[in-house]
Amino acid sequence: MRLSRYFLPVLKEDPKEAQIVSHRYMLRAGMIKQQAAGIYSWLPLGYRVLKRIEQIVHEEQIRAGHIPLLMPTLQPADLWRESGRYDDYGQEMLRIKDRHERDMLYGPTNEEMITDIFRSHVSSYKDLPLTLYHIQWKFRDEMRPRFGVMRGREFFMKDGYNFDIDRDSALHAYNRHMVSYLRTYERMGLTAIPMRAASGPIGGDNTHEFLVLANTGESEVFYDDRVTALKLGDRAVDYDNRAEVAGVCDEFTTLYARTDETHDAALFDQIPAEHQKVGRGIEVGQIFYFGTKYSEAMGATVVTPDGSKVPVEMGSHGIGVSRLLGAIIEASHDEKGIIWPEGVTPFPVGIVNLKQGDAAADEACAALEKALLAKGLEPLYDDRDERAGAKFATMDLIGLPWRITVGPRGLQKGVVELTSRRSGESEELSPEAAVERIVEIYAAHR
RNA sequence: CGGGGCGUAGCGCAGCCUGGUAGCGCGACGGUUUUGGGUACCGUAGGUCGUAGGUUCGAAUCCUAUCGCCCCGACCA
Repeated sequence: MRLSRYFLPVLKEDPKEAQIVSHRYMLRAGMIKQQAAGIYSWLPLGYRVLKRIEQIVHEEQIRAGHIPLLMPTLQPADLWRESGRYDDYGQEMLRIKDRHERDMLYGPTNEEMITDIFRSHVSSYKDLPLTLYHIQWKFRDEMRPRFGVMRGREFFMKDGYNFDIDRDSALHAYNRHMVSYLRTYERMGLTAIPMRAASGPIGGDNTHEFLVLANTGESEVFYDDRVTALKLGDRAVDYDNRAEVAGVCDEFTTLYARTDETHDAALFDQIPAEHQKVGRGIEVGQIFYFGTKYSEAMGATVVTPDGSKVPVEMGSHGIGVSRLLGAIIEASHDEKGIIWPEGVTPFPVGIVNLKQGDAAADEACAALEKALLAKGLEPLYDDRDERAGAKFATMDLIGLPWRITVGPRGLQKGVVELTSRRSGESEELSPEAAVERIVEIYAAHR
């Protein structure tokens, strides 16, 4: 992509309404535009990152054996009357009447609808286990939206629902989700710690939240700091192997880690003092096992091998996709701007032409662009007629993890400069070698 | 929803107290200049002062209402 033809409305000054760093940088980098309190347009750069994150979530869900579908944003109220939540949900639910005065709502979540789909088509244990999920816009009419996309009213969320024949099988689904979520966050360059949580309006007693440590987080967290060193890495987990999956969950949930909602001071004090940590965290996901709460209320039953009919065992699991952009920026930035992890960056690399109009520089940049595209890596080429400083400042702000700097001076020596946004370190190498390095770097993030 | 604050040019702000018909910086646009970290200079365009009503000869400024946004709190992916 040529920057001169792209739509990247960067701001030099901080918009006053943005109080936290992720919100400021998303506005300054031209990623989002607020349309109303807690409602945003996603401008091209922000949209690219959103789609990238969505893609990673999809890949990890599918890897775990979960099946994507898509449910609508608007739902009929009747489904929610069946579960009893139409009255329970309160003002947070946006209620709408259509032209025939039918009660509708903009979905804040989809337990009712997925249960309806399930009961319409599944009636036998032979169809289980089954996990369906979708990634769709949600609306919760928060009293006080804030912090940009971290706490919007409209937000993009992955929500999944498992259906199982018995409790053991449902708990395996719970564990499977935990492992798939750990892998999802790691691919985004995040350390998200599973913490025992309170269940809230969804119900159920088995639930964990995933928290990204950041001092701007909304939750106070208490943890043994050794949990932050745990990594799933690239180990191959067999998602069908109950013992193996449960083992990974044990590994990640044995050390103390809780939010203020479930904090137990007596247990916390048993941690060696040097490992006791109190901090703040951003909630980026939550998993629930709630058994038959919805299946009983809505008549979602299956026939067992012995011919009896039982309500299906369920759980639900969510990842805040749009919120993750904010969380990643909170966890990865400096005073100049965003620093995207390779896994989610909107463009893998930026090309800065230091002297636009110089024949050798223009030609070298075009060749680099072409070579990278041929490798399936689309660079953002800053071909504007701007000074070097302005181009560098823009690249630093939008946070591409790698930058290739091309100028007449270097080209005379046959080299370009490859710079890491994170470390700031540069190395001079031939254009061909620079392309190879970028290819190698991203091979690890595919 | 309780408490606090703010709406003046695309963005950041001044002007309001003490009414007299709107200004600064950045940005945009046109030049000249410069060219390895937001260069400098000249010029141009751009505003029903959130909206409605009131007071007044006259309202960005005073009064009333209303809408919107932000921050703190209680609630949430």
